[in-house]
Amino acid sequence: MTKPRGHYAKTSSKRQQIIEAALAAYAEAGSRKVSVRDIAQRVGMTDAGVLHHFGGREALLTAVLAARDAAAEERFGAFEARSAGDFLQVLAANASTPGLVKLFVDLAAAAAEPDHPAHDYFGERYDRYRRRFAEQLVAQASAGPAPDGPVADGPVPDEWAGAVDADRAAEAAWAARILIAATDGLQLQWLLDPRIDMADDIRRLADVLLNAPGDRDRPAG
Amino acid sequence: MTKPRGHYAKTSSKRQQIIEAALAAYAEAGSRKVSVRDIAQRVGMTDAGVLHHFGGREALLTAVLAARDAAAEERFGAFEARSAGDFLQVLAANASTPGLVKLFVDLAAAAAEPDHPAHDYFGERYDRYRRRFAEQLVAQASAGPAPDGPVADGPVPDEWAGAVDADRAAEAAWAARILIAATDGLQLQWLLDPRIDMADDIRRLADVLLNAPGDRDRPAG
DNA sequence: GTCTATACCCGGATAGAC
DNA sequence: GTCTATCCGGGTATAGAC
Repeated sequence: MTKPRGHYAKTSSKRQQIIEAALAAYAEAGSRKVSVRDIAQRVGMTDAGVLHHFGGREALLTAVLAARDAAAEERFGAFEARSAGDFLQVLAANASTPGLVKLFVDLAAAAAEPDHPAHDYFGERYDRYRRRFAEQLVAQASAGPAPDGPVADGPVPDEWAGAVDADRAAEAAWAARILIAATDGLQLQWLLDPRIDMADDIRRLADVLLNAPGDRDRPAG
Repeated sequence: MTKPRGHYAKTSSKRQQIIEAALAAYAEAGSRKVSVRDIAQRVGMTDAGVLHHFGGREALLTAVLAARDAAAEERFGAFEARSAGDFLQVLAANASTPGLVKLFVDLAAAAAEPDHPAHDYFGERYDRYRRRFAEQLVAQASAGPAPDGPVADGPVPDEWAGAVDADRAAEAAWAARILIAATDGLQLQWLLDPRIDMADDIRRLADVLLNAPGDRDRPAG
């Protein structure tokens, strides 16, 4: 036990260093391929050395993404405390670096494999985001009643509350899925055509989702 | 000139054969990796032989995707003639084969590179889809006036028609981007959680987009 | 515990034989 | 037009130096 805590600190800092190098590499690469060797060079190591800290390429990239999420968490406070505006800011920040956007899309596609190292991480990430969005949407919907339509809203008799809440929860879950999906999907279009204003498009969508229930005049089928 | 037309026919049929093999490979692979060798084996060739017909792996995959689009075009008629229902059927069909969904997402991510062989193809594909969706949305919006809200709709004085049309066109363009984005993005979530009912989610979104203008109560900023 | 060196395998590309 | 052979680059596993 020469350095009971020191060794951990050093490992951690090295990991951090590598992650930052990877971020830089992706940012610079624009949209070209990034190999582990590239990242290793940036920190003056060999590829094997880098891999040693993460166990594999995919695990490294997963860590990069997690770091990105963590950074956003820190910059904008806990997710729960964030407003829609904060979310849009995060989106705008992400959108400013094509390389990182591509990293995300790439990883997400790869993570579809059940045994991919990032599979669980992505699954949880989506779960978390969906849940939090849904909560926020429910909260905002409660604050301002829906503008019109046959769906009951605002104060309701107590015996309805449960059903309405369940309805709203399902509604919010759907809206959360759509909002996240549109955000991810729009990145694809943006990568191919940077003239698209992602933040504005998503903001408009959020407006619509808050004000218009998706199944108010839904046919039976 | 021993066989002026024969050689082309044979090449073309070989290409078709390879494309079908690739589709089958991706369908079977579920979400595992598919190499050119895998595809080559299915048609009793070596990888070099296969590559010879397409010039590279990415070009081959692009051809596969194009074939998929062409098949949908044939099954459901020209895009212009399709109803929203047809579109949902295509979506449902796509969603039934994870491997092909993954192929699409993978390729789309890779095609972000400006010099990727599929870059132009994807750019045009999105352009085409956005334009056609927007046209359909405008047509449907004209058929049934929007339910409410300060935005003018239905018959308008002639001198307004141009502005309203332009407004509607921009609106439709936005809706088209969103609809396509949500469809693409939802695939990512579906790959990680197949319980998601993509067709239903998108149908609901289409309902909302048709009925609710995105900027009816839009703040100035 | 951290990193280098090395060797291995796989996948894609390319050249040249048939 | 297709195959064989070969090359190269990238990711991974292992051994051992520090």
